[in-house]
Amino acid sequence: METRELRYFVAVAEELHFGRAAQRLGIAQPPLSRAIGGLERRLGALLLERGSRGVTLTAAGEVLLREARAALDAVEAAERRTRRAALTAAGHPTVILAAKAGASGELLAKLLDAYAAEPGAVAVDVLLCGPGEQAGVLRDGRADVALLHRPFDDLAGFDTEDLHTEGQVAVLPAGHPLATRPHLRLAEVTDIPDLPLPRWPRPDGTFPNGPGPKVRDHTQLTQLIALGRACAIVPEAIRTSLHEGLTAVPVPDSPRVTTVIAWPPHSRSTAVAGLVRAATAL
Amino acid sequence: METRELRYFVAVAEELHFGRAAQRLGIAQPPLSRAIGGLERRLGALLLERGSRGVTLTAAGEVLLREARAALDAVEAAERRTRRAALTAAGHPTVILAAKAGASGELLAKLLDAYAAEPGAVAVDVLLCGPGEQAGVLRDGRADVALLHRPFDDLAGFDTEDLHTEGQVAVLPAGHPLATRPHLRLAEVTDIPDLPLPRWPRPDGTFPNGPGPKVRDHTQLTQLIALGRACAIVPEAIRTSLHEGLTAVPVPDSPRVTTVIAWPPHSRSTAVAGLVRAATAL
DNA sequence: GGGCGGCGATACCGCCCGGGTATCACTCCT
DNA sequence: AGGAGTGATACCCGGGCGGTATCGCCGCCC
Repeated sequence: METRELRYFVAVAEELHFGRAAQRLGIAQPPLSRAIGGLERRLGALLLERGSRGVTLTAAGEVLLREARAALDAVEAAERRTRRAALTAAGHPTVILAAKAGASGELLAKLLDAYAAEPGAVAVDVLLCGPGEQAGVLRDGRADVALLHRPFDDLAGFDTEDLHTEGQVAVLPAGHPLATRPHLRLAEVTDIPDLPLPRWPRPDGTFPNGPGPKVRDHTQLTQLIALGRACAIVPEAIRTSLHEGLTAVPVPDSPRVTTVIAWPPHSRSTAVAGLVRAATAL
Repeated sequence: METRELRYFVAVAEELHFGRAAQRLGIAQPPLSRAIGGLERRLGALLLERGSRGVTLTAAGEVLLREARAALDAVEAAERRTRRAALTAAGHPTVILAAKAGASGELLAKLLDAYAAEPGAVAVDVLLCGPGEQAGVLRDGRADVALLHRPFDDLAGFDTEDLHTEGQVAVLPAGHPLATRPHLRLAEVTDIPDLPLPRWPRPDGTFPNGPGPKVRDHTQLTQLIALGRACAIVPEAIRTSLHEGLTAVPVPDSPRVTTVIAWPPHSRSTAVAGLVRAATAL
């Protein structure tokens, strides 16, 4: 199988429409139909169910979509990492660290300081991501190492080291009746009728159904909370960067959050190793 | 990057010789040279150092070799798993379990029994591998789930559950002076001058340098020990299948071995989930 | 119910690119 | 100096990929 075929299939599987997929790929529809047809013939499997109203995925198609995404990420990672290795060899060593925007700010600063103090430390580019983007960024080679948060982020397929575990707090508008309580139970927070929990995007960019407002980053979130339109449960490290007008109340029975440092399992980079060493020694 | 290019590069990187690589790929040498040249041009990186006596890998080439192997495994896995998903949908559900030939025999039997007793259990094909082959078999989709042994096997990139931990024993010819000892220290076993430890193949099929005989599986190993040409340190579970003429002596200070069940991180197969459940419940 | 619009498949064509053969350029080694 | 070995280059050919035109099929709707 060629990556071209995989890219074509992923496009069709995501659009569920040959015409739109062809447009997205920048080719005409007929060669796309033929490519998918050939793929199905060689695999001996029907991947798409053609109805008169667009197409749907078969079970085999679902499997191929998942696997093809992983394979294409691996191919892209190969390309990116090779390019970066060439730059490193040419005397511009750099390591790209992915971190969630608005989270672990203090830990991140300490880590960068600690690593910079090591002998042989190289320049660290920090790549700030929206929630949930980091695993993908690490998988497809845009980053070399990442700070992730269990149990929120998907750690599957990475090597990791735990760095820090903390409880979570509810963030409420300062004037809210519950804001003066010394602590809250999880069920109390999820049930506030006028302050729904926000909805975060899934990895594919769509949002789950529900009452809460859609948010993509912590800025939107804090703004919505300050406006009295939502509340949220976040790791307590957020407290150090809490705006005015917001109050954090501990939620002892919420799941504890662990910050981990993660890297692709076959990384041989000394810079990544150095960052991991610095992180675990914090 | 197309998989064709990756396959070409891996062939050259492994053979370190354009002519032989071309032969292995079933093409002529000139198109191979051109393909690699084009790859280097597009990546903007020199991958191979051309000397008059064959070629050597640059640092970027080393990176691409590692990444390309991973990417090609992912592509192959996509192909295999899709084929198997189509068969499953067509009413032939099967799950392929990889196990090291000659190890964990008893555990494997118990696992198969326990899983078969579950409601909805499907047929399990057992794929017996040589030592070190299993991770690759799982990575490229030839197997769905595997029994591996920490710290021997490379668990990087898989989800795992620990099943069982055991000590190791030294296997000696029955008549050997040390065979009557109640236990041995690790240093004593590695230093027996007339019974060297054997050499196992690396993942790429080559052997490390050293005095011991080359072995590829446990049959060869037991035979060599029975002939008085080697000794070995193996998990104590081997005792249940020890031939006559061989003696096992505990080595308390050798590293303990954990049998784990491993599966690709994004597996959605209910059969794999069932096997893992049965295994952890043992 | 027949025309129409939307969608995917098919037919056919042209061109680029991947592969083949022949040959060159360079470097060791004798 | 000559020859063997190795990778690069020159040149040609054919298959495959992509393009346009069109068909077949199914809903829909006036």
